[in-house]
Amino acid sequence: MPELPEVESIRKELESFIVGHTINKVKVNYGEKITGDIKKINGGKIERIRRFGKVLSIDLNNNYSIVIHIKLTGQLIYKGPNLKRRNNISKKVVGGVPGKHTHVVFILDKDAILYFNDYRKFGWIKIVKTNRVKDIDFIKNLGPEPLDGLNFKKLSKLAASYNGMIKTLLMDQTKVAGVGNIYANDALWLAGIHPEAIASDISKKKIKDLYEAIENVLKRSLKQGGASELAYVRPSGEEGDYQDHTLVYGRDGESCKRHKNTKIKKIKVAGRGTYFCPKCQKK
DNA sequence: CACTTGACCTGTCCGC
DNA sequence: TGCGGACAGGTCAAGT
Repeated sequence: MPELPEVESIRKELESFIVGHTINKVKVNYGEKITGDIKKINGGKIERIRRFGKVLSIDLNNNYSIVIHIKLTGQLIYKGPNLKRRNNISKKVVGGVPGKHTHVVFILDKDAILYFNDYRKFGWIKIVKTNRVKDIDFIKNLGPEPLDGLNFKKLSKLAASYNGMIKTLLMDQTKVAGVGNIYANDALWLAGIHPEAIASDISKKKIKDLYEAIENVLKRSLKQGGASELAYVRPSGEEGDYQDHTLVYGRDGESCKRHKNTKIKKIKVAGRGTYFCPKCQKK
């Protein structure tokens, strides 16, 4: 769920909230998914927030970085100055802030606090030297980023050399960075490609449509602040809106937006809920 | 090597 | 109302 638009939305808010703050103290309630020496970040001043695919790197001025993958249910929630919330804090903040799923509390200067919640404990945090962030296996192995590096030619090459299903390719972070289940579903519908189509069999024309569809759905979601499907909220505690504007994701039983008389079908592809229109997405 | 499947977790929702 | 079970989806290790 937290895919490129969600993580990018978090990155942007974090940038406005915590850059310039110094980390005074770190409290760890659950540290099994933390690697590296968390003490190294004490006293560090936050200089910038970067994103690599679905991973964030909070870079400090003491040459250390806090690299975070929130996976499915991780939440980074801010409390402190500059926080202007248009809506109430989301009910998706399970257990409260802080609460029973708060694994780490970053206590910053100027009365600011950043909480890391993760009720399913899938997320991880790595403390590494800033110049080694790109050496983290997950980041090192990422494929090109849509909206920044990926283009039709590269996608075409990837597809031609992959004999599995196109949806699996899209969700493989080593092939394309940042796309997950929601946007893979929506992009394939927009391009009119069956999720189980074999990637190497798809025509160039269709791959071009797909490339454009990926950009389209990601950009639309970025404008909406991401999709709050499972546990995603922004550091302000607010939800995104894309979940109300998905093209097919989560819409099984509803009419296809292109074919009023055809209903969106739900199947499983690579163990994930997969939604498509049987009429405009043929194998 | 290339690709697929199931495990990791826990809250939520559905049906009986 | 209560309860068991299916389900949610991002990786990653294990399996084919």
